Amino acid sequence: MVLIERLRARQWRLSAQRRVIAEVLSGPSLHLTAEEVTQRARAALPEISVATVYNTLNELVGMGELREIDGIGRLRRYDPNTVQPHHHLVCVGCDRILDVFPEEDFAGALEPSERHGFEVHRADVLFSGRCPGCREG
Amino acid sequence: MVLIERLRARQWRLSAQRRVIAEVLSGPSLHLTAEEVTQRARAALPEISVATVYNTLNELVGMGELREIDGIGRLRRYDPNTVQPHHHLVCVGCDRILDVFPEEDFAGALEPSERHGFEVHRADVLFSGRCPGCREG
DNA sequence: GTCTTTTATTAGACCAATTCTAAATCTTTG
DNA sequence: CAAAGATTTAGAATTGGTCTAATAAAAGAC
Repeated sequence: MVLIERLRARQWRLSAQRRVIAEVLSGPSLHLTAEEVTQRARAALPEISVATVYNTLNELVGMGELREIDGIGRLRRYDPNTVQPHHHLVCVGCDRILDVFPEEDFAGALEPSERHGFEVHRADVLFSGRCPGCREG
Repeated sequence: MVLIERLRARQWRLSAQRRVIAEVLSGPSLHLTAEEVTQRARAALPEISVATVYNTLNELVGMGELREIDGIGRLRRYDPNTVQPHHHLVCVGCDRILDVFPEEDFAGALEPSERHGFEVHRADVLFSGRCPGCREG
């Protein structure tokens, strides 16, 4: 289920602004910045303000319907795939971002001796390398 | 070898300011923000300016003597352990950050079918959970 | 040593991303 | 419809970080 469907299922109040933002973020593999969300939302609703975009993004994050991704470039990105656990693979050449769905549970892969008594909940992995296109040049 | 020793070994020009910053960052497991580096540096050299701190941090990063860590909280952190590859384990309760040195090479652990033709160079892993202290409360 | 050149430091202006504020506008409910 | 509540808004404010242009310090040449 894609973001906008999940929001409808939850019966979240969908104003025109929220709907447009949710539609922009409805897709299987998106990693947009707030700026990019604003631009795309404005294509459908030119009057929408950045404050609304930030308000909405933060609400969705709080609801668990959007995941904040830091550490890819310097801008925060928003990932609407909160359904399937996954990591990210970034090309150092062109900054393309792909989702990866590893078999292995990396959180569990941390040896007990390295856990320092923590109860380890999750592991977020950022893979980086060169994509096929950037390997040639 | 700790940061300041490596800089001496490289014969990097050590002004009073650079020395103080390098000393602040000399330790086995540090993950300071620019702000924290400035505060600690000012304990030894109160006149030091934030511009110098940022200049120096960026130079050290460029030299490969300091690693930028994004994605832990919202502030960039600087990690002087560029010698041993490692990942980070963060407590969601108290934000404590620990280094972990896993046996496994996570970059290699990404299945070929999930590589999308990339040449995968590295994997940065951020483990999160609750530390022994925060598990009780 | 002094002159010259290079390098480092600085205050403060600047910038970009994000949050805050307080007013205005919708929605819902009685 | 009126009142209460939620949402949106422009623009101000804040924050983390960079840039600029001037000053200071160090290194090299003689």
